[in-house]
Amino acid sequence: MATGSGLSNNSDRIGLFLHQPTVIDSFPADDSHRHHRPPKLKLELMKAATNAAAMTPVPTIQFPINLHDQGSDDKRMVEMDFFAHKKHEASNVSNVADKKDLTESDFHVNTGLHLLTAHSQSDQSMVDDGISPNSEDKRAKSNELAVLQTELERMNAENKRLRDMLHQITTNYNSLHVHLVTLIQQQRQQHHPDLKSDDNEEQDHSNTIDEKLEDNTKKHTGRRVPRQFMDLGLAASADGHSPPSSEGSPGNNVEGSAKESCDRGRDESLDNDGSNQGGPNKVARLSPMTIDDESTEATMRKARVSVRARSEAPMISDGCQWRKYGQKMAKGNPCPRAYYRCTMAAGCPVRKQVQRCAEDRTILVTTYEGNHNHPLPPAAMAMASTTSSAAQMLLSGSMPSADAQLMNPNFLARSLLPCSSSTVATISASSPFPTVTLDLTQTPNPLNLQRPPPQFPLMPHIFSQQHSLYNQSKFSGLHVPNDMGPNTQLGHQAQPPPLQGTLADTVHALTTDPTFTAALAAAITSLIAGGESDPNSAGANQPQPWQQMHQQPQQP
DNA sequence: CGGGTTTGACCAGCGC
DNA sequence: GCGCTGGTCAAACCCG
Repeated sequence: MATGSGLSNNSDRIGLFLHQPTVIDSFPADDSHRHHRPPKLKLELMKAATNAAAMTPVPTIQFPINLHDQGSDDKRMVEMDFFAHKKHEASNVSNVADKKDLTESDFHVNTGLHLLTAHSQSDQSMVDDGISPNSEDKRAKSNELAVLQTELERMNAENKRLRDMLHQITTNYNSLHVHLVTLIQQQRQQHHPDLKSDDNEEQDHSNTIDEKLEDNTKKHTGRRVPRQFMDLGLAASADGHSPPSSEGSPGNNVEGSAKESCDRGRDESLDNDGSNQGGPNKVARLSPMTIDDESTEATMRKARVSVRARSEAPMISDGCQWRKYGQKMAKGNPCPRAYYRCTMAAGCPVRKQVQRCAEDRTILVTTYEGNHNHPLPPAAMAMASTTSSAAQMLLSGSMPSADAQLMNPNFLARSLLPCSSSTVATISASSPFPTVTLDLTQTPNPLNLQRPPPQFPLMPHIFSQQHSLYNQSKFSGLHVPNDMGPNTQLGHQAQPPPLQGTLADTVHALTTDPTFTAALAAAITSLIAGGESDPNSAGANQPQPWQQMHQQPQQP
């Protein structure tokens, strides 16, 4: 992409104090308790804090931004010049204090904290050496501490201000993006009213939008603004509804954009009620999803997430227990479709369908529907999080079909599977239910997916940990570990979907959640490993659907 | 005997 | 209204 060339320099540093999280917030926001503490105790606390801080890694602040929709360099980590910023800030502090030389290590985690601890250690050393500071020294130290505390508060305030600024920038960017897309869409419809959806065209169009947006951003701001999954702004405006102008854009169907091989078979296999034969009114059936709780629940039940994976295993092992309740021959596919219901809890509404791709039977298509209403073992939580998050991404924007068509599938893939640059996500607008298809078969080296990769790009150890936990529990304790808690229960009924926020917010929350990405890694790893890897998973000791499929008479 | 699978029947939605 | 298709049910069957 031409646009990325000028912006892809990772050495560019943004002098913005972005992305609050651990670095700044590691220092207690509420430091009121310090104000009333005796100095001695305060010093001890500071010393303890120093020790704790010394064990904290150097804070290279990074956050993922989705710079482009194409190419391998689309996801970059922008390093914030934390040191430069904080050192500048603290230099003032050091001038006020005792002109102590500051190195970058002094800004280890919490600049103010380290400055304080430097003094506290100094005080402590004086005490240890048997030197009794006189009252004047004490008073001076107290003054210094007060100054430093004031400075800390000022820094915290500035941090908050910068965060608000970032939020404002993000919001502006989002609205600008929506506006631009709307204009481009209108222009496109004027010039090519009968333009049919095409794979390359759709991607080129998205790229064009992105390029224009980047140019626009550069033009107006003079610097690069992180695109934190703003692409979904295409699908949702600030109030969570789609831009009106994007409605009724026939021919912009993302469906089928992923790839052509097996597309027919996939569509037929996933559009369960033969909706492919359907006409335009299928799309109309999807349109406006209103955000009321009732319909939300119903829609969540209907939202589907398909996972296409190349696997010889009869069924991907997702850690759940499934009971087969039916099998049908689907039209256009000689391989029967098996219907499974989650049996980990009575009344769990989750179901899944397993079917081989008609044109490439090495591809296994698993379609999940619904959300678990019970705790999950870690191994199952991985896939459940993936699918429910994907479903939520699809639904939380409350996008009508036209907006779904606007959504860049590659962006979605990258949002859901940030570790895989070759994964393709497809949103089916022609299906009676909104369906996200995560295509894991698109890889430069398909063999990599047939065997578990030696090291998965995203924290493969998570899976092994979960797998180990899962083996230990053997379903005895299905409680979700606390650290895997609500974030990985996204979409489960215990936590209502964040329908009130914008889709971009939802996606941001999902994709910046470390447990979410960890769960993704685990899900994909287990998926890739297939049924051959997890002897404890449900279905491993059962007659396998693929074997059963072959037992069925084949359609002529 | 309990839990899972198989399989024919039934129902609903949709197109013609 | 009829036929087609997807989805589900439930009785029969299988298996450890």
